[in-house]
Amino acid sequence: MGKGRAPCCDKEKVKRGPWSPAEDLRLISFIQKHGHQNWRALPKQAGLLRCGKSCRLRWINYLRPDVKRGNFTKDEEDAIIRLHETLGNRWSKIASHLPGRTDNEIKNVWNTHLKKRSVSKSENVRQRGESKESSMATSSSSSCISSSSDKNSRGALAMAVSDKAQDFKTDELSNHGSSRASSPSEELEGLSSSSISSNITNSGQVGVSNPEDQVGSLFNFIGGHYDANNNTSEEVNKPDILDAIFDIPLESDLEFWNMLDSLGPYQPEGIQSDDGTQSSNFEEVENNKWLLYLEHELGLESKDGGEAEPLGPEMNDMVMKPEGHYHNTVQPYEADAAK
DNA sequence: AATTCACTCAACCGCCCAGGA
DNA sequence: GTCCTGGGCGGTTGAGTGAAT
Repeated sequence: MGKGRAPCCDKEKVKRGPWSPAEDLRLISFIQKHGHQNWRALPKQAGLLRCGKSCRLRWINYLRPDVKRGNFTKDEEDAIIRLHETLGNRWSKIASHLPGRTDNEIKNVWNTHLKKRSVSKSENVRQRGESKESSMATSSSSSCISSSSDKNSRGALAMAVSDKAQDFKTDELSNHGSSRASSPSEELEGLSSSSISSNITNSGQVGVSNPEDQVGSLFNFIGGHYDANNNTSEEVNKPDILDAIFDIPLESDLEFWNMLDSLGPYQPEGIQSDDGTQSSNFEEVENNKWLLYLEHELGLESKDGGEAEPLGPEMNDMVMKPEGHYHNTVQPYEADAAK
């Protein structure tokens, strides 16, 4: 027997790198149906050529229904800074205090923004200790600009722009209240989702009640017509397939996931309501049919035994083509908000 | 227009820990 | 008590992007 820890997966046989929409869909639909009792076995059962850890990470950091996307509010940032003072780099602990935020996201935000701000704040405090005269002049973020003396000019400028954007963002937030959906970036997203809105019923509900329409959207994408240009402010690696398919504004993500949840709370096979009775809800049935249809059309449907055919390379390739811009369409954290 | 550079963040890596056999 | 396995965590990497030159 080999000593030491067995590798979590055969790196030769697993796909790595960015997730394609088809993989996302496959993962989502599998977890919706079967849950995730065993991450290691999940990829095989779901027909994904991925390491179980990778699936877990993707689910937890991105696909999970309650993951909150978008820029951090000032309150959240302050909370992170405060918590970091007491907890240090224990990102999961910090994340547990911020509902909807993942440790990875918090870690990224800390490393890219808050660390600088935290440092500059402490520098400011120190400077104020030396000279108390400027106490009224600066907001928390303007302090960042003053701290940029140790950076090269371009970096300093970038910092300044970034922090100005932050000012704008937080000002706007305070004007609009702390509601996430009111942030400028989301207003932009809201604008950019005008096409999205067209697929939403007048009642504001996600138009899932007409599966054919959604599927039509999907196959526009699958057929290579997914037009990145029409998606001017995509969420970063947000499962664009979801946006493309469902045309859901970000604000409606929760509704969407609630809807998916209603398909059955991680019950293997069959749709049953919580009380154990067969659901008579027409919409649920339709939704389930629609999911099955999607899977069928994508070639994602699982066999009855629970294991699905692996995604063929053509499927991965198809959805990974750069024109789809599925991966890493980096949304500037703050700069966009200032535009 | 082309190139360089800094920034962002999803994803990966490797270690640690808990729980079960 | 020991070993094995799966899950979780924190650190790091690298590709994509936009701004500056």
